[in-house]
Amino acid sequence: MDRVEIIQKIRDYVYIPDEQISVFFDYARERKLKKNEVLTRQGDSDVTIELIKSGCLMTYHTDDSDNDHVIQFGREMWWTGDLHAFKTGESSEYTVKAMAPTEVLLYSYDAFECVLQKAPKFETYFRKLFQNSLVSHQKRIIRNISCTAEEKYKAFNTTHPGLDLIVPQKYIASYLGITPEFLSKIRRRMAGK
Amino acid sequence: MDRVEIIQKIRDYVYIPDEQISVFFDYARERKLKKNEVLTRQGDSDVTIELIKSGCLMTYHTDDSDNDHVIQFGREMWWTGDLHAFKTGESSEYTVKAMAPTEVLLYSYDAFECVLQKAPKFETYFRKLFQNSLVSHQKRIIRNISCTAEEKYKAFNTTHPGLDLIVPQKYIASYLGITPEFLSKIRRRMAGK
DNA sequence: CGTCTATTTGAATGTACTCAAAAGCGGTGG
DNA sequence: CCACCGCTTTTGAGTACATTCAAATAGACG
Repeated sequence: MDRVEIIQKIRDYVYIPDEQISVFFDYARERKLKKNEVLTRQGDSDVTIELIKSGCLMTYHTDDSDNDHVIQFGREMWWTGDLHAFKTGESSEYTVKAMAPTEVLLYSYDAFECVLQKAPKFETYFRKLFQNSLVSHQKRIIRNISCTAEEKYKAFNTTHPGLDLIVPQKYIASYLGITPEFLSKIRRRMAGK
Repeated sequence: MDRVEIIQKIRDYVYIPDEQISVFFDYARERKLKKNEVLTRQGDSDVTIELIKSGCLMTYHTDDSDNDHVIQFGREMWWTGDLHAFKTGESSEYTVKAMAPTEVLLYSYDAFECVLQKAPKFETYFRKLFQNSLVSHQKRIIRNISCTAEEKYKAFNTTHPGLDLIVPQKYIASYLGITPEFLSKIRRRMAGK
């Protein structure tokens, strides 16, 4: 994803004139991550949000019993980060880790606010972005409460095509809310058809 | 929730000057619902979104096998409606029903767009609103995949205090993704302590 | 008071989990 | 290039959590 492609994707949401687009890039920090490198660790302060230019980031939460729960797999043109901590200034609830070599644009809270202030069209962009994200979160909730593990796994494969090639199965199991052992059994059952 | 209180709640998110606030109310349609009255039926077109002034609205989806899945319980100052259908113009995936006498402010897609255009500060309001909503949806997902039914029920009671007095138990079970029979058993177990 | 719906209860069943052990796989160093 | 190490995946047995189905009880409303 180069600059031109990013601009195009942003303009799919809302038309933003060049000078406001420039502001968006001016306030970004760039960062490259190797596979398995951690971008944000749970407990870190000064939380940022990130736009993924390329690669894949996994966001997960580690609970009191030391179990990991995968919240999101982000790919090109996805945003990641702990929105709650970002807003409140609290420390991050999540760890963000690269599942492949990854490049991101990174915004501190101050940088983000500056972009919105100097380039107000981005309010519309983010409003629509969050609105869409909300819709997909709702769908995920419905699936979680109404589908069997096998159905959830199938749905995952259609919403995240090709991710099984990048991400270890145990993390996909975690994302689906099932044990890695059980996912393995599901796959065997599905293969035998 | 009268007009003054609503304005105050909106201004908790972002300061909006009086003239823009007026636009917000000018484009709203008001509607009162009796208990059990349906505001939107699954399959309806010309979908709206609603701000609840008072009362309680339940949003649910009926699947192909005729099972209901409760997505949301909305109360004072919550927004409801099928955001996806609202945006795309498709027919509603959800039914919205009053669980108690309810008053709402109601926006068609066109009215909503007019508000945003004439009162651009509302872009910020909705951006922050959706942002917060996203955070709570994420938390709900984590609970769904990592908690037992009993833990989910306890969490529900703290996030939705007093709702058990208004809403039949079977709908709460549906919201939690468990059967009404099992919720009944959980409650017995919890009472016996 | 009677009807309709919601809730409770119990028994049988199924789905997914835990624990433990074996097999597979990828990277690293000799 | 191969052998080894660590981590992931598979497999199986036993178990726990939650469901289904059926029937009884309790509550709400006209």
